Amino acid sequence: MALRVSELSRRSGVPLTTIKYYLREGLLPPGEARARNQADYGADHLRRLRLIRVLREVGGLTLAKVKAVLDALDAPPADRHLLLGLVHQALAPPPAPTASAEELAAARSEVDRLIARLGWQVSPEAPARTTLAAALAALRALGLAEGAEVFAPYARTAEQIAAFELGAVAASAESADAVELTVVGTVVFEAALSALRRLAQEHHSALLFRT
Amino acid sequence: MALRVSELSRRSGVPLTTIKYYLREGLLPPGEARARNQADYGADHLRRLRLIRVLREVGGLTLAKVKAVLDALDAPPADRHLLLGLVHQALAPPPAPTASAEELAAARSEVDRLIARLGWQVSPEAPARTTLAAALAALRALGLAEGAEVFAPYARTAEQIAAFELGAVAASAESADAVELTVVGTVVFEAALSALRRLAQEHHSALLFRT
DNA sequence: CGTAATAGATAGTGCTACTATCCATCCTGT
DNA sequence: ACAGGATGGATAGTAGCACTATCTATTACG
Repeated sequence: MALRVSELSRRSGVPLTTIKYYLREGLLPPGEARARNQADYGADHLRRLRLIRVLREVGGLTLAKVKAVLDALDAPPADRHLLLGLVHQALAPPPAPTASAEELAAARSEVDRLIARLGWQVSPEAPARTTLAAALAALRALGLAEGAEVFAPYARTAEQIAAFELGAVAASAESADAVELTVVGTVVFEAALSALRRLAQEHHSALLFRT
Repeated sequence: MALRVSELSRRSGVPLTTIKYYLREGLLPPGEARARNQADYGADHLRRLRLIRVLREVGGLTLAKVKAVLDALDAPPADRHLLLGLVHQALAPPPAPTASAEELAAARSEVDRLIARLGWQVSPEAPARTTLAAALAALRALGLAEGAEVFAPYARTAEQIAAFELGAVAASAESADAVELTVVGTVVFEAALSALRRLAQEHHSALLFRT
């Protein structure tokens, strides 16, 4: 399966100039050079392009994050636990210094205590700790929450989902698919879960508030 | 509590020029004019500013979406079910025509069937339907899923969360707080849930894959 | 052998969310 | 009373992102 760039563009639906841009940015590996102005691309290029598009448009990632994720994919640490850590690192939102440093630090230590209370084994550097602390600080600033215990119900359901998901990943073969499933799953199922949450909210809202 | 704009800036941590910008964009209502170049701002302005910042930096919303959400807040439909619909509408991601139209349509009707099977009462125009369909189409394009049944476990946990959340909203007083809780809750707890999911994933990953 | 495609390079575009300046007021402290 | 500084209003500029357009020197292909 040797594709020219125009074929690649047609099949993926990605404009040719955009493919060139992705090549420049190192998101897409170069094709096999046949001559100074001719190169062959393969099925892996097509797949990679689709992956980029999914991460961008379904996952809403910036190209920088897509690149970080792909880099983690290309240098698989052979240990799935490390891979997941890398992916989470790559997906971490850039820190936004909204709340004052003290409020954030207080929220952070409360989040840390919550995680300890849940008995979760999580690296102290996990970026999600900071994300959660920012959420807590925001709720506090608006007077909509006191402490980290507001998150307890969410933590329980998150644990259910994660247990299910990690089971699925463990069940999948030790193939490249498992690696991709880790990446795509983290991103796409997050979007799916958010959508499902909204749908379920609307359902329960109808039950409660609709005459 | 009458604040000058410089005080507002100092207390909220938002630069003065940015406050002016928000005023121009209609995100922040103008203060009470005292003279041609003097106006008083109140506690509500401070709160509104904090709200904008939280939606932007914790929720990751664009200013356009923040405005849409605030507009929904300012014109409360008196019916909480309608309000939630408005907020969901405002938060809907702009449609990205990634997948081919047929694939998307197929995914969409499968999603619709899933929702019907779950017995959820959801408006046919709910934007989350489209979001979920896009996620399914993406998984299909990458060969990582067959049908909408992959979402079933997520749907169950989403329903748990939503039931809890709507219960909390119903329990809160019929005050302005309840309205804000609807808005902020939708956005901030989504971020929190994502963070908790990642933390739980890391925990279970450690249990499964860590020697 | 002429037309079309390609690789590689440079520059430009549209959008978002600010940020910087300017100016004509107007308040405040002395 | 008046200098100095803040304020409202307006205009223009900036930085980052994700492309998009154009140009040139090849090279493939019918």
